[in-house]
Amino acid sequence: MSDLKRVLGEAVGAAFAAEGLSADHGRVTVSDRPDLADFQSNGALAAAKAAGRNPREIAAKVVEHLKSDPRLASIEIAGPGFVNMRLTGEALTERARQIAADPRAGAPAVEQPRRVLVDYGGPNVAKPMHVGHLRSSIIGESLKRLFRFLGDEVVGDAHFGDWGFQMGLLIVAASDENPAWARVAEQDEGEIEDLGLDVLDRLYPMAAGRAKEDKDYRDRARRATAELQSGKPGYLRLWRHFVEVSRTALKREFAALGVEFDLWKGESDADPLIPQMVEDLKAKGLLVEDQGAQIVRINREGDKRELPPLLVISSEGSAMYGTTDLATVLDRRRSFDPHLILYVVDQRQADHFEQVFRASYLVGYAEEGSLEHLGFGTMNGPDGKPFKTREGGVLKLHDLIEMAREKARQRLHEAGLGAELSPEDFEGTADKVAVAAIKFADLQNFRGTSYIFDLDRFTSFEGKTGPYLLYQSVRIKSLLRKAEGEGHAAGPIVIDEAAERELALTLDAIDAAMTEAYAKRAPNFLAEHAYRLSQSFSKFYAACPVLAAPTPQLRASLLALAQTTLRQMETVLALLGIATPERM
RNA sequence: GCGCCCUUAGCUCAACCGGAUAGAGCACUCGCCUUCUAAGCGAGCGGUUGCAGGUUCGAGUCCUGCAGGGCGCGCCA
Repeated sequence: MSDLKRVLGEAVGAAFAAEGLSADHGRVTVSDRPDLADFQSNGALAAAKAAGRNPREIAAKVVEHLKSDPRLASIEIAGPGFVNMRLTGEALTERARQIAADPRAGAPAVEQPRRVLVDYGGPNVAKPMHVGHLRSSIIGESLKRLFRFLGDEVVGDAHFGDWGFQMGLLIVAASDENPAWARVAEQDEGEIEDLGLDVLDRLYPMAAGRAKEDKDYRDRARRATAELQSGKPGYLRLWRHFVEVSRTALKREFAALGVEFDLWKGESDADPLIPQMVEDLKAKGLLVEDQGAQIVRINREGDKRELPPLLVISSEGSAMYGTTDLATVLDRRRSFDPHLILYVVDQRQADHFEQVFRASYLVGYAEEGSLEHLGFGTMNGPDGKPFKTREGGVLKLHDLIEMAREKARQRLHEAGLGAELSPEDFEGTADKVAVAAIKFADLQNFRGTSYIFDLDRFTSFEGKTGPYLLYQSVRIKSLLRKAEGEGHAAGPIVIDEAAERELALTLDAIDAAMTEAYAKRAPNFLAEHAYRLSQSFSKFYAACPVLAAPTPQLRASLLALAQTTLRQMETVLALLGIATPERM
């Protein structure tokens, strides 16, 4: 099943071909001028340029071929050679019925399903989730759901940051903090008690700060890192403890956001593969020694600048950021053999991924082009720098969600819905509203650009917001409940009124929205579609009273349209990671 | 210093291979609840797309230069 844009594109393409021109010129887009047309084709302009002919003349020939197309109510030439098309009510009716009958609500599917791995770019052990982690989680989650929905086999991996220098830092800091913990570390004796998240939370920033100033401290941590990685038993025990404590807390945080990983792998899981990887690099003559470290040079002909090499083994003998990432590519090739790996990580790490990708291609762990870094911008404060609270600290994700929840509770109370709902439903609704607000505020932006973190915006429930989308869905649910209570059922759709036409055209546009979101790996196109669908429905809702429809046939049609809208809306919202409540 | 990204309405952001009159939300002004949820709908206001050139029938989009901002650049991740 195809959307109207594609179907019309084929017809227009055939008309071009009949004139001896490339059918590629037949591309049809939604009209920029809804006052003039539903769809347009600009192909005559490009074709004229290529053939050295007059665009209006070509457009006229094309129109001649399409004039008798029964789907078109009108087709005419405008401006320098635009072809404007308006559809008949019958054509829209047919398309709307197709969507209504489609279990996928009009969504497309990929032709060649691939195995895709989504790497969420890892939250780190010992670092509590703050607003900076928001983007990778919700963008990654949305892409995972989108790819899966369109037919790819997708695995999401948290890629936990549980290896490397930060672990050495924590071991040193914990040893200094408490003699009992030091005993575990050095002698592998005794128990680890009272070492919870709060302690890690405090120790890590302290140790990281000190390592920057204090060279001896830094060297101790680097040695500890190397010893951990070479398997010192006490260090391993402490490390497992850190990981367990952090993972439990992170799972809770992610669950609150509706983010689920298929794999909770960490950087440490790639560690056993490092010897093999080093062998592979050596066998290909890629590994060279430089300044005491083992590196891979990854520069290419035509580079505009010299990229630093990938550091494989530090001069201390320990694995680095790039080491585990490269070994992880090998791990994934062996376990899942993905056609595509998407790294949803901060844009600032673009160079790092370029290094890892090039090294992966060189050593043969991945097919050229099969690794993609989907960088996203940072969330900045009003000063344009990464967001900090007024106290200068980071805002914890948990606190952000709670703030939004509190706002949602207030609004529910104001609307007098508190009494009607059970306490559980009330909290459930407040939670869904809060999560929708936060996710939509982020996902409506193109992922690549940085944006200003604005608490008011994140908790605003009016206008182009998540709660607006939920509100429209809930209105439909309420309408459908009422209709059912009165014994009215949905029936065949007939598109007639302007508001119905617009809604049908918007429903049809889901195909293009998903195709584009998929191609660009950019959920904002889904967010945009969800918003347009809400708007179209809201107009329809105001213009076409459903229950008070003059005839049973019309009421059945309107009900079917409402039902279909709800189904498509929930489909798209689900891909954004947003769930709809029954009432609000 | 080298490289990458960004600059669009007062604010926050869109804009489908280069196409018609650059779109939304917020804010502001006005109108609409005895009929399906007003977290809504309608109308208005708001633009030299940072600046200067170039390519093109046509540029927010492509090219060059400049200004301003962000980020990255070997043993952190």
